Amino acid sequence: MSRLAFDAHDHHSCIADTLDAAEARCAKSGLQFTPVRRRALEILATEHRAMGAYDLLDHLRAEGLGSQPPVAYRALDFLVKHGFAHKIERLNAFVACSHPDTDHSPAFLICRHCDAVAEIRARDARGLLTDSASKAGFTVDRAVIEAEGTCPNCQDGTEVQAPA
Amino acid sequence: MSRLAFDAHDHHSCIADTLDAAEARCAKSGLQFTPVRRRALEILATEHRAMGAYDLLDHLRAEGLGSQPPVAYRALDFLVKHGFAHKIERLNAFVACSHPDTDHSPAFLICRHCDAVAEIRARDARGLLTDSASKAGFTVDRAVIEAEGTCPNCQDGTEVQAPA
DNA sequence: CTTGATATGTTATATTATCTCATCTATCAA
DNA sequence: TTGATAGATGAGATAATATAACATATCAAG
Repeated sequence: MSRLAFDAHDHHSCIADTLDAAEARCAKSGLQFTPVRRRALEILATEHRAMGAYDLLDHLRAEGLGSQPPVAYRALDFLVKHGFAHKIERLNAFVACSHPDTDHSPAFLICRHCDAVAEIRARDARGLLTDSASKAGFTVDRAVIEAEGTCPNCQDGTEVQAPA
Repeated sequence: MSRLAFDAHDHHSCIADTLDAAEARCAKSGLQFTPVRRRALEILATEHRAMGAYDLLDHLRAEGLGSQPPVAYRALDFLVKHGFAHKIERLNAFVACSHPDTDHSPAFLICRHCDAVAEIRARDARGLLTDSASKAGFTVDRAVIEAEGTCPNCQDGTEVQAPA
């Protein structure tokens, strides 16, 4: 398994939780959790990193789940729209949501060395942003908060390089 | 003049200030403020909105300052690298910096209705982000902070639509 | 003058994202 | 059961954004 989020964790149950939560919420909200959508989320959760739409498409294509870009983009649109995945604007890439069960204002830590992406909660930072925006008369619908830097695993001299 | 930042202001001196500041800092730091770079910044400052690289290229091309994408991207790389302009990741677009004289951690307010983009200072929000990142052992080099929403001029019923 | 560093010109191509139109499927009302 | 509707998928084409690669030019330092 390559490029986990920063901390070691039980990745099997992490994937299962993500899918279960999505399944449950789709059932509850009358959303169609179709095979492509389900598999797209499963791939994102399994890879546990930011994937480009075409990366995802490669996986889907290999499994006969669609071969053209719109297939991937539609699945991603669905996942992002309903909060099962997020888009990392800085990377033009997508990650499975780490907190699928809750309403949340996500922020991301992007490691420049190993490409790992971790999702953190940004409630306070978003609050400040919303406050200073509202002083300017601006209403915030969505906040993109992404930090680029160095993750704990790459702090040491022996920095992990992204695979070729 | 279309799509200013939210507040009315003396746009002439705003452009002049931007160019003067850039010129001064280039002189001081031994950077080459070449015609393409200067004109690129002037265009960004004049338009006073987020422009795509190809938008900028159209302007440059019309003036005989280069006709191929790398010309625009190189100029933008230079401007962004030295803080004279910023990239809005959410839009894959670029704006002239509004605070060229100071070191700053910028955040952006992006209006969904009229496409105006305002730059605000994000020192506090960035601070919070850096704090919570460092608790995770993550070192922040750069923070992308962009809010999407509705600007004061578009709050009223008669919302300004982006030009066709 | 020549060397090295930086900048520009140009062609081609890579990467990311959307449009369009046809078809299919699920749901629901009549 | 049928038909209507909305949502989802398939497939081809193309748009929009960004970079690679290589040649040439410019300029300051030695």
